[in-house]
Amino acid sequence: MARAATTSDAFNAVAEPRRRAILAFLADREQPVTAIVVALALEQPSVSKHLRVLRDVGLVRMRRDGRRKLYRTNAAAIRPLHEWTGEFERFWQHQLTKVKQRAEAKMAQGIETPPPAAGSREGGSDDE
Amino acid sequence: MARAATTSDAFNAVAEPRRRAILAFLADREQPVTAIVVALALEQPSVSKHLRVLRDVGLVRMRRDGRRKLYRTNAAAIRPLHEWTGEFERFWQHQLTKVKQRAEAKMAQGIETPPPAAGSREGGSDDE
DNA sequence: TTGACATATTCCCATATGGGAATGTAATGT
DNA sequence: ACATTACATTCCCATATGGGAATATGTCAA
Repeated sequence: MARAATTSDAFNAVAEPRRRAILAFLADREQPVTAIVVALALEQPSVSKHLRVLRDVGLVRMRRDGRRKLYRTNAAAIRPLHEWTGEFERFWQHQLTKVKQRAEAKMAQGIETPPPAAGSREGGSDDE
Repeated sequence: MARAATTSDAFNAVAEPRRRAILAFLADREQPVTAIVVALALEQPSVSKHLRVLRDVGLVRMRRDGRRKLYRTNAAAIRPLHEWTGEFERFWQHQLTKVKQRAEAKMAQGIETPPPAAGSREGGSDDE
């Protein structure tokens, strides 16, 4: 198999940059498809397809208005994503304090010891 | 073309359920690959591949420990996602109040009018 | 009904994945 | 040096997309 279908959940749906742009565009006001096409400079079929995905996962709502269809972001459907990412908040706060502490320690150390040689490593995101 | 490469950004990386599971598992403690394999009941090569993707977008950090490699979630890299989703917070709050108001209005109305027939629609996530 | 709008779908195609199996590689023990 | 442990990569393959072009569908105006 390959990746789970895009239409299966909001995480997949927002993985697409254009879909995120559409969600942002429709966040505060209803807009017909054409407005999205113009505003984001995308092809109309492309927008329709993205809207289809977004609707399937409940990220946007639609209502007919004459010959047009007005779409609007259903912000509530984004909430679970916000909550999932929020689970990590305390960790990045920890990391920030640690970084700060390291910086301070280094600062203090730098007063006595000259800075290390150029090739010194730091972060750890290395290979092999 | 197809979708942008998974390795291009955190949004794509977290679109995978297993990768989210790995991030959660590595959030509070460093763990060797084998621990992930056991804990999440995945194939080792599969875990390595997911870790590769996560590392490429900076969502996890790695450090060698003898013959093992210890991975840990880099929570800071998740922060942008939290912030993006947070942009919609005020909107879903609006919606919640609206839903509440609708519910109350309906309640009040229900006192005078009997409930509608069984096939009645509500949300608006319809077709055509 | 015919024609113009506004959208949605379908076709075809190149590419991105992810899984499974097999294999490569680094580090440690003897 | 050799076997073992712990991971990473590569190959092959089925499937999921997304874009572009063409076409279908739905709605309103004459």
